[in-house]
Amino acid sequence: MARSTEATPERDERAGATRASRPPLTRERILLAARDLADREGLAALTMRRLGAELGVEAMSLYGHVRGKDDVLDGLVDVVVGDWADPLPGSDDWAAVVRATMSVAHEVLLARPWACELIAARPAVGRNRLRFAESLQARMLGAGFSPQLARHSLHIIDGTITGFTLQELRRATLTQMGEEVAAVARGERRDEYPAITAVIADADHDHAAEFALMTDLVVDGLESMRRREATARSTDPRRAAGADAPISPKCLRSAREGR
Amino acid sequence: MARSTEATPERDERAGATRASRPPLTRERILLAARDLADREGLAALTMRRLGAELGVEAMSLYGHVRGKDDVLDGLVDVVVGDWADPLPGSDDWAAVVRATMSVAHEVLLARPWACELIAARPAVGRNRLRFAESLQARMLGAGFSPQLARHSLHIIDGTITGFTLQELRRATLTQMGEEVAAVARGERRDEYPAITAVIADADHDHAAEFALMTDLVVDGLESMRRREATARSTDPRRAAGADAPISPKCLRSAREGR
DNA sequence: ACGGCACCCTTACGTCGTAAGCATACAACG
DNA sequence: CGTTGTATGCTTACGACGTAAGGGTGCCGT
Repeated sequence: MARSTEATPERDERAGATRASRPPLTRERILLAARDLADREGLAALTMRRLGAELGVEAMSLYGHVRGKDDVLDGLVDVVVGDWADPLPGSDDWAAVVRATMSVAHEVLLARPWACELIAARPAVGRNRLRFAESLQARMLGAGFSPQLARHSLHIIDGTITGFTLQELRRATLTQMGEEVAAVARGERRDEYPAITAVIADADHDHAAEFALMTDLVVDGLESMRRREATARSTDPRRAAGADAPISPKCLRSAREGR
Repeated sequence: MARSTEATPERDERAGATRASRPPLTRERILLAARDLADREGLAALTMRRLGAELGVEAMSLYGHVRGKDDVLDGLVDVVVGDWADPLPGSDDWAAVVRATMSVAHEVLLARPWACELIAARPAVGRNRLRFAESLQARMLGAGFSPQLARHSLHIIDGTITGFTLQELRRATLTQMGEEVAAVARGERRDEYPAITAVIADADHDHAAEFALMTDLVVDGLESMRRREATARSTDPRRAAGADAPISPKCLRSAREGR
């Protein structure tokens, strides 16, 4: 083929100019491009080919720096988690740290609706997630939480952040709903769904207040658990050292209360 | 073509025997088959072709009863939600209903890991979800919750169920983790992640107790909000009729406390 | 007996993730 | 300066996906 001569200008705009002008492909550059692409066009548009195009590169070229699409997605999760790892780096007030973390994470996830879905779908744990967990656990242990309660708390906080935001986003994205649901939302089904209709009646639903309520619920609840633990330790010195039953007895009777 | 004569035996094993022996295709039959397929082989295996094969039918035959794959997925969400709509149908004890709902939903979602992911990805609201909301809201209004607080509570309960379960499942599916994360889990990084290492140390993590703790946290928190609302109404009769500020003032100051 | 009509099937298109192999440009060395 | 090794990115190709368009077959009311 006469490619080697004829291809010279083509090379200039691809490999040649590329090699010279374009920064080399990197895992990090790929992940950031993926994040921007998802921001702009949603998770569905995040395709290996599309992602390559975004970087001025063919799809298969990505595979030198990334194990596959799953790897990109996992990396993306950790990039997002990095946005709320360790806020208030100086403080050792665990409650303030929890409030700040929940608030920041909530905002980050609202700003990137695709991230919630991604976190739900991929169980990835990256370095930023470790940082996040370590930061929170350190404050809680320092504040006198038992290791068990600290662990429970982390899981509760984690689940609360993604779960609540997810549910909020789900309601926001609910533009294309069935006719029946739309009718209920318009309040035309008072006979069939009286409670929902009554609750929906007042138009101005305050999202921020709702999230604040959830935050209070979590922080206050954890604080009361921590106090209960502390008093139990001081009144029953046998348990002060051991770690056998640090959870309030109330928790043991609640689940499966009826069905 | 000689197909019309040669196809007769083929017809017997397909359309013929089919038409006679097989119940006709239905939206509901499709959704149940989809649920079973997802149960058996996961969400990734849920393909229109595969789903058709499961019903002894070609992929395109499904499109007469279902708008497309999205429609199947949305329907699937509502099928799952139907499994926890309105437990304790007789009771009017809102707290018991909330506890039962959370418990049942938690079990249902743990049994169908794909459902969590699906609910996270699709904002569908079907009839079963309406039933679920109506049932909960009715009890709460009956118990004296203001419409606003009832609404907030529903969202909190909803987010808690999926969020907590999601997070629990995520940890369970974390078999394929990076080498660094595995090392941390084995406790070989005490210097870098001391708090995590300390917290992970005791091996028997009680999932049931943790969920019970979360349930208590939600129910007790909502109960205290309800009480605060009630006393506020009785001490300040101007607000007894109106519904302007039914939320505890505490919620208004909490969010964005630090960053 | 027959016409209409639900059903369901066949074929086809564009897109996806990615395996395998090739071409090119740069770096180190004689 | 010429040679060669190596890393990097490109080309081609395959199978699977969702689904649009159109064709055939059996059942039911008349």
